[in-house]
Amino acid sequence: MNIRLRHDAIVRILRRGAIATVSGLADEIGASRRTVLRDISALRDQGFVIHSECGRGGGLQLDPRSAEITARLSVTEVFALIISVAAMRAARSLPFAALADVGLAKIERTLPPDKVRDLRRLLECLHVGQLSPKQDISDTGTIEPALLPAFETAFLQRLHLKFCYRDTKGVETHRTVEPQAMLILPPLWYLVAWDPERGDFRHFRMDRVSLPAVVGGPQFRRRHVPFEDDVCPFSDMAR
Amino acid sequence: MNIRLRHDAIVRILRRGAIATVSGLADEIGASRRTVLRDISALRDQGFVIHSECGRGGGLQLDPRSAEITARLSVTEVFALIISVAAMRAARSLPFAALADVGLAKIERTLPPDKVRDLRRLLECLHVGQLSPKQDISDTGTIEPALLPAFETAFLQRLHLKFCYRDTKGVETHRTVEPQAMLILPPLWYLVAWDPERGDFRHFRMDRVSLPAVVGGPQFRRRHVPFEDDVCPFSDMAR
DNA sequence: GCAAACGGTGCCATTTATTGGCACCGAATG
DNA sequence: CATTCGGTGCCAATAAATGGCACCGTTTGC
Repeated sequence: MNIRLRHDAIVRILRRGAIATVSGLADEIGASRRTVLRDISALRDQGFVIHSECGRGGGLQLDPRSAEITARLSVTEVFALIISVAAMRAARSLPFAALADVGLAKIERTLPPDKVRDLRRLLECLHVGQLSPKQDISDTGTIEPALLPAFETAFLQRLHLKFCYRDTKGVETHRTVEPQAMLILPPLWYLVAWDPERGDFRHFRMDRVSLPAVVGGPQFRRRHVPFEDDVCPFSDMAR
Repeated sequence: MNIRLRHDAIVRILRRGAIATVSGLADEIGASRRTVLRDISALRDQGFVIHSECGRGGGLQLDPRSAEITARLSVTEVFALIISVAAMRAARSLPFAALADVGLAKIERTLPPDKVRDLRRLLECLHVGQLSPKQDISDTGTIEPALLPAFETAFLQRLHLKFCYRDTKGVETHRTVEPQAMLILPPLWYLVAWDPERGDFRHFRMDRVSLPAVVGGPQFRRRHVPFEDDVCPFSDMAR
């Protein structure tokens, strides 16, 4: 078995969350204990946080944070990469925007073709700008990582997205919308969506979104989102 | 020489656009003719379109389109990737900072080990924050891409860096400093360096730096840069 | 026609990297 | 104290990469 495939296999097993012993991994993968230990060492070098416990009942365990992230890696890794490239573009201090595209090209080469398609599609939906300095961003919450998979699915398959939104006054409402774009004005993130009930575009701050769920049924159609690429006319949007 | 490094080297040479002979490549790279031929075959498998001509005056040539698309990582491009990850971290809206690390791990997997080391080392020097809204950034210039290679070398090899700096009043001075860190407060970039002449830290706006050159000689030592990770006390630094 | 300069392939000995087995250390557990 | 873990150092076995060689087909220029 190829070294790279083996590493992937180990990560996949560790992702299950249970404590795994080196010998167990070795058996399951079909390699020796020694090799697995070398692999673990290599994975740690690569940035995987793998905890280990000695003694009876001990073993290896992927750090929950690392596990959480890598669990979604297959689905969300594309998103993560997009975001880093997009953030890069957002830096705006040319010529670095151009370098971001180089980064993207490099990334694309490492992904299977179908993911490249996904990546490009998501990139189309992503708009990055800068918040005007006068914006008040003191009440920024955190964005739950758990939101992403649902959003990604909704964007890629053009399915309606249902979620709970807490507005400025703290009032919670349930929405079902057609996700059209993602607007990043660091440190704030917005979902720009078409609200069929109200027949208009609405923007939602991601840190106020919770419990997202993809709604099955017919795909919605892409609409012309009322802003162009870099320029964002939503200067009053933070409210 | 590592197989991956060799492939990169071959692509780099071919990207120059000229016709290259197998023997010429072999000499330049320091491998045998046979090995280069195997590499070419492997690169073709990887999707590189490499034309070949037999006979006198013949040789290998990278398809122009392929050359454009397959921009491989050069030194500066590593920097580009770092920046994208750092910019990502700068977004600060967790959990995306964590996702950036995933992106980084993904990128690292595709890089040869020595570049991973470089990448990490550079990442250590990179601090990203946000400019306080009250800063005046109206006079932002552009940062020349040509600056990067010199900076990268200086950072990696801990060599002194000489450059020309234009201060607020437009007065140009020549400096020779020990680069300690890179501070990014979008859209501004600063070099934080130890100035041996003045015996103190100085910060330089990258858009006011020109004609950088690495100075040979003994390596300088890393100093404790007076700011920690995310928090940047240089609130008055834009001046 | 012929020699030389090219790319390209098959083969095999040599060199280098990966792997597995082993002994052994230290920590935790009962 | 024995057992069960992770972890390291070492070395021989094994697998992969490499280089050298002979050789083929094509093109070019004499």
